[in-house]
Amino acid sequence: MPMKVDLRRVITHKITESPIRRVVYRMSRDQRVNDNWALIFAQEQALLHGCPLEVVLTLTPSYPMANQRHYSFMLQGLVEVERGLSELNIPFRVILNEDPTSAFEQYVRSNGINLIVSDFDPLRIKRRWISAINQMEDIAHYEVDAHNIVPCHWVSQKVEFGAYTIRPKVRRALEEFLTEFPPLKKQSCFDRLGLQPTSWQEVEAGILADPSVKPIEWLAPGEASARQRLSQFVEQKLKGYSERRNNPTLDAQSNLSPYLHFGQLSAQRVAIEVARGAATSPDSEAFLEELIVRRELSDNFCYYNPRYDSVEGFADWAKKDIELHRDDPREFIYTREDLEQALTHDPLWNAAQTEMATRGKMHGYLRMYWAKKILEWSPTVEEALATAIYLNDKYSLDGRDPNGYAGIAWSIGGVHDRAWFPRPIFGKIRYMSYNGCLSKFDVKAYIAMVTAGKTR
DNA sequence: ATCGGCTCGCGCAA
DNA sequence: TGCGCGAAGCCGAT
Repeated sequence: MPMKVDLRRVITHKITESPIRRVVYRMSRDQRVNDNWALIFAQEQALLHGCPLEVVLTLTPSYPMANQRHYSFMLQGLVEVERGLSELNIPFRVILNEDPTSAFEQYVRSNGINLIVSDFDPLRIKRRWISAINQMEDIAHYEVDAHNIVPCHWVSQKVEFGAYTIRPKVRRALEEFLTEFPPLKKQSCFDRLGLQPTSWQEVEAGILADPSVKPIEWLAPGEASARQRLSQFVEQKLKGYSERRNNPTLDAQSNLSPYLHFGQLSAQRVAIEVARGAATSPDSEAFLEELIVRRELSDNFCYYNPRYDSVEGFADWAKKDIELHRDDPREFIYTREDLEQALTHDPLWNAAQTEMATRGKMHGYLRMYWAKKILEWSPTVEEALATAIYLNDKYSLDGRDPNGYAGIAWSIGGVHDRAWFPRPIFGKIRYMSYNGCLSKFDVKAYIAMVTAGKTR
């Protein structure tokens, strides 16, 4: 029987000589039942060894910076995951523990599990989970990139310098990796495990999420809503996307990034639908460039550069310039609190910050302007970087994501960008100005939309 | 409205 | 070794 999952998508960390008794997919980055290569691979292994499969997800009650906005979106998605898995007779368990590594190990040990499938995530915290599992004795461990279309570890083995260096590698590989997903099978040997429904009330009660950042109302969580948004985007918004996407007064963006971040939607599914919905056009090209090349580049940046969220991770030429301009006078200096409260002299920046704080999302074009101004108005580049990451991780639904770290490093640290005409504070890091925004879109209209709570 | 200069370094052709 | 060119720019000249 041919394997369903391309083995180039799989990192084999450990194998065991012992017969496989029980298989677990530790779901983390890819919180969905459909279109999930890690789940497909785990089921394939279970069938191969004739043993049962279950899905386990660990939650940390006081995960750093996580608040009600994030937990609400995630937990509603997970309720749907459990329902979908139960239709396939696949048990789903949530382990709520302050120390997810030990709690997961204990669960594995006490239940005789000896094959673990992890989903791929380039961020440090997840790399530590992976190493911890690799320390366990007599366990088979596989890691599957279920998030990218072309697997991150396979497409490149080094830090890529820019989009232009990774683009040809990704494009060349797309033909082989952009395939339809095989269906999951209904599990027959689950009765040895039994389906125990999660008490979601208990989970919610056990989580100590910051209640000051409220859940958002305008985007419904979960796989089904994600698929609805996707069809709506392909049918209604793809046409004209390349012209309209950088104008924050238009409702031109896909708004799929929260779903992609929590893994409620697969980028591969998005690409399949976009390719199916329209012939190749500047619109689909522009969208797929963002969806595929830029996302693959962000994962590459974080995976091969563990300093992705500090100044040491910046481009070498930019680091030199930062030292050169460290003592440049700043015309405006704001504290983190000023910025968080959107209390600057710049009404456009305040509006962008307010949009993020209230709606959990900032328009893609303004994210760059927003981050660059934080550099311009902070006493040091280190503080600017920390503040930009703090605010994005706290308020954006798609915070704590490689895209966010790469985007901020692009804005503040020249990562994946080129040098430009030097100027104070920024050195040769690309500058963006209020006047530039004036010439590109109706700034007043955008501010009015945010004030009225009507941005999309 | 459009254009050129600004600037760095990778990747590839030679 | 030389050369082309790059996520979203800026600014001043024409």
